[in-house]
Amino acid sequence: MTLSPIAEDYLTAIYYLQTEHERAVGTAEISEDLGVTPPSVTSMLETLDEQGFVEYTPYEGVELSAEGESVVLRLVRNHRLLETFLVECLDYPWSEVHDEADRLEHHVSDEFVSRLEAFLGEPTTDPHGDPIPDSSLSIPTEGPFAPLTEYGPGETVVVEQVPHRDPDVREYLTRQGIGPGTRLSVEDAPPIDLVTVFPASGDASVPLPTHVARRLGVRAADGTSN
Amino acid sequence: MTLSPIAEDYLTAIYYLQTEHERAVGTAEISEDLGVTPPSVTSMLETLDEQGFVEYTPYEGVELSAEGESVVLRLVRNHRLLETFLVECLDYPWSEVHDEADRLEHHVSDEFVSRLEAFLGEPTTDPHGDPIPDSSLSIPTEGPFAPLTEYGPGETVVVEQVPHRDPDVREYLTRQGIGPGTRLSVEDAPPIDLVTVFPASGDASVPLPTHVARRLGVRAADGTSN
DNA sequence: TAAAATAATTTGACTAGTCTAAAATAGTTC
DNA sequence: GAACTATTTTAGACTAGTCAAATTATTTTA
Repeated sequence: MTLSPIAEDYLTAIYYLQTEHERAVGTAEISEDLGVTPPSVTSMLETLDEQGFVEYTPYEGVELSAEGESVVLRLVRNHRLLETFLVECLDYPWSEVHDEADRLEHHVSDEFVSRLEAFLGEPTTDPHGDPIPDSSLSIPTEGPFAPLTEYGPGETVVVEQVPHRDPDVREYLTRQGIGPGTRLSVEDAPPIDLVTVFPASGDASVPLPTHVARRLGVRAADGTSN
Repeated sequence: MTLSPIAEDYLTAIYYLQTEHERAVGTAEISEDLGVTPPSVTSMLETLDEQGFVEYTPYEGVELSAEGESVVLRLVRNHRLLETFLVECLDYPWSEVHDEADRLEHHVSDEFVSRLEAFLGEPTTDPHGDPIPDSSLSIPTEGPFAPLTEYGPGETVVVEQVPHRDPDVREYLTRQGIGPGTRLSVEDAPPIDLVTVFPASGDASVPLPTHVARRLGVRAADGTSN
């Protein structure tokens, strides 16, 4: 069963929505995420269910099957290796990396990706700090880092992983100079879904809503400068 | 006007068929080349004509317009730079290079290709010896080489350019050890559409029909070994 | 518990690209 | 110039993916 890039995009959307909350994924969410109308989603979910990539129950929602998950993990692998190549070899600007990789991930063969992996020196994380699944699609166990929300005022941390699903979030963080390797002091964490941090290399504090801070993977700074 | 990969394949086929002979290209040729039925070709030619990429006259044939040619030259550029990358960086086997590049050429952005070109060091020919169009789509003037058919028995030449449209031809030449850089002595050229050559690195002479020899770009060997 | 609001699905239609089968045209032969 | 053949086009149908409009479930609210 060979899937179109469009079907692959549906599966990827389901994968990420499913990991964001733990519920089954609803039609409207997918519709929103992919910019198509709800009827289109319903109809695609039906065919994807017939083909065995998802389990879809009308009015209930949809979940990935094991096969569906393999498809997505392969795409995630392709995507992250491509991003690594774009940034490290082609010196791509951050803002354009994601779009290019999003297109290409559907069209590269396993052969291509394996060879690219070797060419890049078998990296285990992409430039966002996200882990790259290996050729058997298992994700390397992540390093010892936790969400920024685990830390309180006065603590200093180093960013390891940056969320990259939402283009607006990506752009905001980039503009504030926050990326993998950035040293951050937590300034304040008022109980209003907000955290403010001070980047070591910056000159002003940066406010972050907790839904962003929660996905920023950081480790405690070891005192020495980065 | 944004073209689908499929429409792009039609344009590419027309381009190559048009340069093989000088006539307008017929429906059946395209049908054969692309592995689709003649009615499919007719219908695609109609839409391509409406969009201004070709000039199509029913029952007569089709020719590329200036726009059509730009589209193809862009694809040729993409293809040849991708092939160079696959061979030089990813160490791809010859047999697989063409297919991968054929797929990817439709999906890489101009940005990607320009950066790849810089990364590869602005090459002017691909691994087959074919010239790579620059970013304004002009093809660099080819080096001082001529078809193998210009040479006669006893002469020694070095291969500069190898035809690559027909996979069977490609495979035959590769198996006989003939590629860019190969040193060849012309053994015989009987007037029966045949040339036999002896590769310097090989141990048996190789027969070539003239339709292949004609597209093998070679220059006279300068006496020193290659 | 019934009415209102929200969310999801069905229906029918449209586009791109493909096919088979049938009709039309062009070219060739006698 | 009529007949035959080869090629090409037309006609009609199918699939994938999309949409707008209408309908049906589900959940919330009163």
